[in-house]
This record gives sequence, C-alpha cells and structure tokens, in this order.
Amino acid sequence: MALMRDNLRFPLPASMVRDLPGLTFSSVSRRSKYLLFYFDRGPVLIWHLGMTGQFHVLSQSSPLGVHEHVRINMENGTALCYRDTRRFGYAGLSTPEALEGHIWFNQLGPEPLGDIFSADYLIEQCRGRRAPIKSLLMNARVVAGVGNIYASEALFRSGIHPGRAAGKISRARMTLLVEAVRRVLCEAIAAGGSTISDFVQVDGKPGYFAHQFRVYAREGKPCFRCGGAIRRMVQSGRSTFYCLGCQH
DNA sequence: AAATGAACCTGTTTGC
DNA sequence: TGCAAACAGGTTCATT
Repeated sequence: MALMRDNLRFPLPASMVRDLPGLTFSSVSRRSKYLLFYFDRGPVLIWHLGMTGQFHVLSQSSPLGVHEHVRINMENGTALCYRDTRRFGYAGLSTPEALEGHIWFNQLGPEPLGDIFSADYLIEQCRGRRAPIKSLLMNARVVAGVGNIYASEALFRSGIHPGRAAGKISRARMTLLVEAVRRVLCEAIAAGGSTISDFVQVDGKPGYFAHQFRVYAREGKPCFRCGGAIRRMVQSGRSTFYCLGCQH
C-alpha cells in the first residue's frame, strides 16, 4: 500500500498502512455517500469520494496517474488506485461494531430510498423551521445523501419553490416531494448517474442522467412544462435552478 | 437553536 | 490574447 501524500481533505489515518496489508476484501457497501470496504477480519475502511474522487482497478505496473494519491496493491497483481483532482475526498477506519457510532454516521439522517424517509418524517423534521426547503433536503441530518442536483430536480418535479420555508409546506405537497426525491434518485441510478465533467461509472462510461435534467444547469432555457425561462439563484452558497412559473 | 457563509483544493469557463 | 473572477457534483466548521 502506497500513500503519495498523507492527506486528502483530512489526514489519512496513519494506521491504514499498518493495519490493512494482509487483509482480504470481503465486501463493499455504502451508507449515505460513504463507501464501506469490509475485510475478512479487522477494520472497516470508510471512504468518501468528495466531488472528484475515483477508484480504478489497474495493473500494478501502470504508471502513477495524475492526481493519484493512494494505491493499494493486491495479491493478484492488480492495484486499487484512488484518484481525486480536488482532494475533497476523505478516508477513515472503524470496526463493524463501532460503525454506527462513528463521527461520520452518528448524526446522519435516514436513507432517502429507505422506509424511514416518509412524508410524516419530513414534516416532523421541517416543523417550525424557516430555512428554505432546499437547504433542509441537503441537510444530511434530515436525509442522507441528497445532493445539489437532485434537490433542485426533486423540487421542480414536486412543484415546490426551493426558497419556500420548510415549515410552511402542506402535507399533500410534502408527500409529493418525498415521492419526487425517490423517483429522481431511482431514475438517476438507472441512467448511471449524472456526469458533468469528472464522474464515471465503474465501467468507465459517463452517467446519462444529465440528459434528463429538467432544471439543473438550464438557466435561461425554456421550462419543459410551461416554457418560461429557468432561473438560477444561490442558496447557502450553492446554485439552485428552478422555474418560477411551475414552483410555488 | 437555527441559519448562513467560509473553508478545504484544483481545473475549467466566463467576462473584462 | 491575457488575466482575474466565478464556478463546479460535498461536507464540516465558525459565525451571526
């Protein structure tokens, strides 16, 4: 295992080099946007890809890639290589038993595709809150892993204005919103994700969900539903795209 | 407590 | 053309 630097967004755990060699990968899963690498024994490796992180399985003889920061050589001659242009990714170690209580997970909201994330749940979370609904959708304590693209897209599909106070949305519309979040995520997964510039699927191909964007990155273009111009605004430092005619 | 804005870092696009 | 500013898919931390 080779570290080309000792940090990404945060310092890489020093114990990684000490504890991982000799272990056998047994499975990979995820919680929110964190990848979880399980082994036959010992620790769980937690890895967030940030915005531009990528894992590639290459030959050990392949030259060091641009922005390749970590390389894990494996017994069969391949290497698991981590590349990350912006270095917004980060990694940590835990154990299967301690995972739920880990700092990155112990305050994390439910999975958007799971049973807990419902209209009842979202109404409860938004009760009394004046922050815009889009900010709440992107708050990982409320619901895990709904990013900037999918928050905008789900709000358009449910007809809710992204700036509306979260606590002032009717039950009927919250029901639509929960369904829209689920639908957008499922459609995006089916399309292989959203490639803007860096993201690629496991097979190296781009994701095609950008072709199904209704509002994201469409500022000034006509709304597919009403023909009005799609607008952009900045909320909490992030671009939000919406249609003034269709979202209230 | 809740909400906003800055910070982390590099590359690309936009505007003067 | 050249340069600077704005912007990019995420999350956390500090400040109002």
